[in-house]
Amino acid sequence: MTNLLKDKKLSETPFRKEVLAIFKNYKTAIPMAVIERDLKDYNRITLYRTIKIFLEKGLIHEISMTGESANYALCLSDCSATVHHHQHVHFKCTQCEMVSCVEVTAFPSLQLPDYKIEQLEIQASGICKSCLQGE
Amino acid sequence: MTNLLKDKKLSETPFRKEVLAIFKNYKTAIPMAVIERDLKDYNRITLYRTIKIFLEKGLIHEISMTGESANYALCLSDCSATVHHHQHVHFKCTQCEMVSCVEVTAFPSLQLPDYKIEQLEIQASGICKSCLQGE
DNA sequence: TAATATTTGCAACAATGTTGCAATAAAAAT
DNA sequence: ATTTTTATTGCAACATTGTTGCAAATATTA
Ligand SMILES: [Mn+2]
Ligand SMILES: [Mn+2]
Ligand SMILES: [Zn+2]
Ligand SMILES: [Zn+2]
Repeated sequence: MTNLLKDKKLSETPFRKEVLAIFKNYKTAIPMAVIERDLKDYNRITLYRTIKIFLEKGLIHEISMTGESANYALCLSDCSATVHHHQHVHFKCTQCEMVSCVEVTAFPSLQLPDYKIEQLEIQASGICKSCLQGE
Repeated sequence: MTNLLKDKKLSETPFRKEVLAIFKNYKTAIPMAVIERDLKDYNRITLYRTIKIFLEKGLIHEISMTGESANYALCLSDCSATVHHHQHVHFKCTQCEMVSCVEVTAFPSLQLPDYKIEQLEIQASGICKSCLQGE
């Protein structure tokens, strides 16, 4: 298990460690509200700053889906604020509302005449694994 | 030219007509800030309510791209708040910052084991037509 | 034109996000 | 292990964004 904070040259503070631990607790992406709720010692301003710096360092990435408030998830590959090396799809379950990062073997590609595409983001919605299993 | 407001059973008020005219002026998607700036007679609250009801009636759709504030664009097909029949990609130019709806002949498809996909949204970023033409 | 239904804009509020700054804590240097 | 230096935290205060009740104004229907 690597030390994500040290790797990204961030000071190891109790607050940051706690936020990181919360991310690791979830297999899904989470919104601010969940972090807020899970933090033992919550401070609104510090949380904003923590999220911001985690984004800048490419420790987490933001997931914005139409009509939703932003969700956040750990980056699994080695990312920076601007360049993310993910090859995964963001999935929103319309039943349980969960947002998750789903790895795909063949990531779709797309060509547009007149446009030079540098990055593709794919957001799917539908029914997730556990909701399908009648849970 | 059809009457979008009457079609959607919305009262034809000067405010709504003006907002609609602004949308028609642009070939791209636009954020609230642009509408705000272009309106001769701007009222924050009424604008929020107008956008909300246009969304509900499927007159416009919202485009949320990672890190951006929401953009809005007219629906060209016949849409409702929940069901949009677009088969287009959302493109954000990293140079001129424009967000636009781009029609594609072959819309990519995707299968995920364990997930039932009901809708796919694709957001591309890169360099747009006019920026490519060295403008 | 009158009656009814809807929209508008004000006021007041709620939620979300930002900044300066002094106290505090972490990292680096001795 | 202390000290020095650097970075983070949390408060207060503010800025931006979005919402709601309600009376006046406007649009639609009769
Ligand atoms: Mn992801
Ligand atoms: Mn579109
Ligand atoms: Zn689900
Ligand atoms: Zn461009």
